[in-house]
Amino acid sequence: MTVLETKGFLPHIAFDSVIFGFSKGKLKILLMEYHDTGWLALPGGFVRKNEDLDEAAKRGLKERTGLDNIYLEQFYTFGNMARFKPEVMQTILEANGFFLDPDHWMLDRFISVSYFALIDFEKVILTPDELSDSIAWYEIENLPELILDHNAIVSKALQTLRENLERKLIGGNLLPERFTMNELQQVYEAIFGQKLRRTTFQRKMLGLDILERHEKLYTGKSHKAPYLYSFRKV
Amino acid sequence: MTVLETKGFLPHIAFDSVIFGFSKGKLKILLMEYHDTGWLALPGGFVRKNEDLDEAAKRGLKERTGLDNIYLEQFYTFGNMARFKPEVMQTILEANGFFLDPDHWMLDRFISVSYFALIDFEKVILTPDELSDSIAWYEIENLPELILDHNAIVSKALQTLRENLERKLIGGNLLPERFTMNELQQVYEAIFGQKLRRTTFQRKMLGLDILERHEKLYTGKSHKAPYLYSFRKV
DNA sequence: AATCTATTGTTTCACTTTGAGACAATAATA
DNA sequence: TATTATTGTCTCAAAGTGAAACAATAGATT
Repeated sequence: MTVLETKGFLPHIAFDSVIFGFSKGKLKILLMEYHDTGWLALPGGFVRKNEDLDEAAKRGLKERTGLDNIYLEQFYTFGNMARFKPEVMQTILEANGFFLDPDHWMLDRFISVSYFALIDFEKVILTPDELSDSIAWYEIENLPELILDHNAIVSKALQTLRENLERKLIGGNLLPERFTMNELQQVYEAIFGQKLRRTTFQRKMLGLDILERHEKLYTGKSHKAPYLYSFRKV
Repeated sequence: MTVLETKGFLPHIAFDSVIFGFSKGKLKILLMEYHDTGWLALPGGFVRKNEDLDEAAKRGLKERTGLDNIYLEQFYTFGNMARFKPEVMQTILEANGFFLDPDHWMLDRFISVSYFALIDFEKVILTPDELSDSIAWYEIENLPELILDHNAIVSKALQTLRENLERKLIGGNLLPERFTMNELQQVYEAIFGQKLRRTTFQRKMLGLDILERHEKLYTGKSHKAPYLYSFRKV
């Protein structure tokens, strides 16, 4: 068991990732389900002693999704005492057959440096970690209860995403390289949780001068075919 | 020496605060100067083992400025390996007559959870810590070189402040309870680093419906007296 | 008391952006 | 050829913004 064998991690410091994906018109995030307990949690991990904090988060993302070169943004560090519940980690570990000293570093207090990632849903190859039965997508608008303060972490991630979406124009990271205007609009609608006006959205997006127009997409449907767009490379 | 006597801190975790004040038309921050070395750094500290992360930052702020109930916002956590330079802390400590084991927790790697604060310049009572000669105001537009990555921390703080200023309407925290429209405009100009149009600024601010108008301020100058305003309490 | 100066609060007007809808284009079907 | 569903563009009114003009006024000057 890698996590328990290795002593090369910084104590007290963890990271958690809110990994957003978009599929079938819905915004979703990845959650891990731990063995037996049925508990759900954000994917996360620890920081190696000689590793940049950001590198640790990238490594964790790579391990769970197989993806490199992802849009990843650190948004908050959670450090309340209320999140210190050693019995939670202890239960998770015991369900996997690990019985630790009460003063083992993994049972001590942690602060969580939290990141959110925006990924292309289709490109992910999901891989659970050693303590989990599964890793799977959950709709953001219908999330189950998560361990510790992970629900609060998701809320803050979504809030930050909403605040940054139009300023940083990062919505395209949830779509494939090429997409229709309607798909892009659906991403925005899923993130903001409300319908947007089609013509206004199109005018605004085209006016930003960040999209490149490509060939039309013929889907076989009996109506005008939409153009495909991509975000202009800087 | 409190810091060295106490073992009750979390290792590897520090906080740093970019404390903004406004005076004579300039945006300023507080910097500590360490004994002998002449090195300058952001005020900061460590987190007690049974203390909320945010509480630690508030405590640090209180210790240096005497102020409670301050606008304080966590904006980023710095955790690169590049910021791990034990010889810096060692030099600072030795200049104060402390000679530590190389494996002392204060000489180990730290990540810095960083906050910025907005305070009323006039209300501050400055108090250096045990390792510092002085704590003093420095103009943001003419900052000296700071230790480690503290210049980068200030940059990110200022960037976050600029991004949040109009959305969160927090500029008033840099002024006394009551202020003139011109003073508020000067705060905005200092933060954005550019002149704003007087009439547009006034119209926008009044249109936001967040200001309460009070009596006029007669300064003795020979021109129309401006109204005093305060931010409407929620 | 009348005039002057500096600054403030408000209004005006052109210009731009936005909300809401109309209209024209078109890919496949009937 | 007409129909349907959807897309891309245009129109027009409403709202917001930049730039400047105008009016008010506290104290100084005459």
